[in-house]
Amino acid sequence: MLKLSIMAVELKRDNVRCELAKGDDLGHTRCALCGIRPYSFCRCLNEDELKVFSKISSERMFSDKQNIFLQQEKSKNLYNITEGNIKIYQLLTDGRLQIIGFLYPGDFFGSYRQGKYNYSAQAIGNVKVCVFNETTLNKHLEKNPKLSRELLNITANELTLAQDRIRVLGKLTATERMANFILNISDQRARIKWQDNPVSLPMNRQDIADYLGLTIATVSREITRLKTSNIIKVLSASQIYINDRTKLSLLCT
Amino acid sequence: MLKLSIMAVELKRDNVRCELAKGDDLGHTRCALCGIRPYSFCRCLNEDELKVFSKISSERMFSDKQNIFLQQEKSKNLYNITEGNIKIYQLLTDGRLQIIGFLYPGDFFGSYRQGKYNYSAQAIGNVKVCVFNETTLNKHLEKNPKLSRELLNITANELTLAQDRIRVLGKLTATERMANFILNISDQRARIKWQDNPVSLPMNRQDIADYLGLTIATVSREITRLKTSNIIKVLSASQIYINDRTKLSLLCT
DNA sequence: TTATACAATTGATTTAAATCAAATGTTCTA
DNA sequence: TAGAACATTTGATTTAAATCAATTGTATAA
Repeated sequence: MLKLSIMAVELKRDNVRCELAKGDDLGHTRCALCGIRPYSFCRCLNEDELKVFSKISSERMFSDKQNIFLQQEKSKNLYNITEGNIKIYQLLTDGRLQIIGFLYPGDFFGSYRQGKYNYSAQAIGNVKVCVFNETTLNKHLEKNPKLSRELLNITANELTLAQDRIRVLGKLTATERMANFILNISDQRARIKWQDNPVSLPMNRQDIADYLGLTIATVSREITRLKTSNIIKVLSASQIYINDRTKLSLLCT
Repeated sequence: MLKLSIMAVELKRDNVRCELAKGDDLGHTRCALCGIRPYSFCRCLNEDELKVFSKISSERMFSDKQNIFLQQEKSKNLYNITEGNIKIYQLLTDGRLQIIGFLYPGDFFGSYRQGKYNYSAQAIGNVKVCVFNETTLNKHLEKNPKLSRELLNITANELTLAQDRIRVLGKLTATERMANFILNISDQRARIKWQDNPVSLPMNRQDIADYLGLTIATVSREITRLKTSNIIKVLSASQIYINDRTKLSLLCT
């Protein structure tokens, strides 16, 4: 018991170190030239275009629970996360809420074409985003095939993830969903060069429930179950250490 | 009882008329120049490109339950449906199956970039598809911003639909899913200029269940419930007449 | 037409997850 | 440092949908 608690502190400190280091490590999502704009985008631009983009894209900050936009609003911007996490969600008329996705630094959200936003976006903790005006972006897309192609790749990746989520929500049990969720978060963190074990969950239990199509009670019970079977250690409510990745993978079918 | 049965015959005949007419009406998804290639694509091409596309794109036919490709396969083609319906699905290791989507004429599926297919695709009834080779298509995408943009629009639409399905599978009850499903099919048919009431369901109950994350028993019971409350008439297993669209909409939340 | 195979419906029962509610843990403020 | 406010866990019970199983309906072929 004591040993675990000491371990938790060590891991936590290690995690903090990693989280601090991550700022420096965000180069792969930020453009080396401008600092705030995403690299994948800037890579597609020539110098003149880059100048225009320096004008049309700007950085904005949001704090916990602040909405970046709402579903019914006329769409105006495409966003790229440079720091923090956001959740995108849809609200039903009776107040039920479905979280479509949790997004990480480097992820895009919003819209690049006229219409309404397809979901609402809300900050989880402090967030920095890079904003691209829809209209201006569109002018560039028409002329610049590299940029179109880049955005096409981004959208296609999102589609793959969405289709994966359809499988999870349509067929998996609560246990399987939870296992899948923890592994996904770990993989996601590895992808952006963050410490992938233990994983910190920036969202609360209600968010996890709304994401997995479950209730907080079930989410809590499933975490307890994984803990009891020694597959994970719960360092704190928001810090999960994966003890046995193989067993966790087996639970995802 | 007798009256309903006569009505059913009339509606059926009317439906057949409409289904026959649809063949002529497919112009909006087919290119006026080539007949088999999708219009939206060809609209983006100049004459030279169109010639190349005439070489790289070809029409293929599939019959009921034939697989067009499987999930684990190395991706080779992007497909466009010119006739019939297909289902795209993911298979779990233990045999559970989740249908990601039912596709209609005009819809695209498959892949346009190297990798593996993200789902399997199977014909529902007789199907004609227009095939685009991935590699060749990619060469054009790099040069032709209109084409990239068109494919971007197509992919973005698919993403919107997928995110909608996440909401349905995550939060809606069986009744709501069923109501949503029938309305969606009706809207989808309207979109491609087919008769939107009654709607014919090309897929069987098992497919509907695997699409909605339910079982055939539940699907059947929900249909019976909608029938009993006079919201729909069940003309045959695969022919649903929407009696009260307003009530059906209200059930979708 | 009748037999056969298959698809869909319906009934009885079970079960996984929801709901309701209390207890425990954590964080923030005065 | 207490205590208020909130988040999480856990327990007891209910419920929506699954499961299991039988029946009915609908095509297809002999």
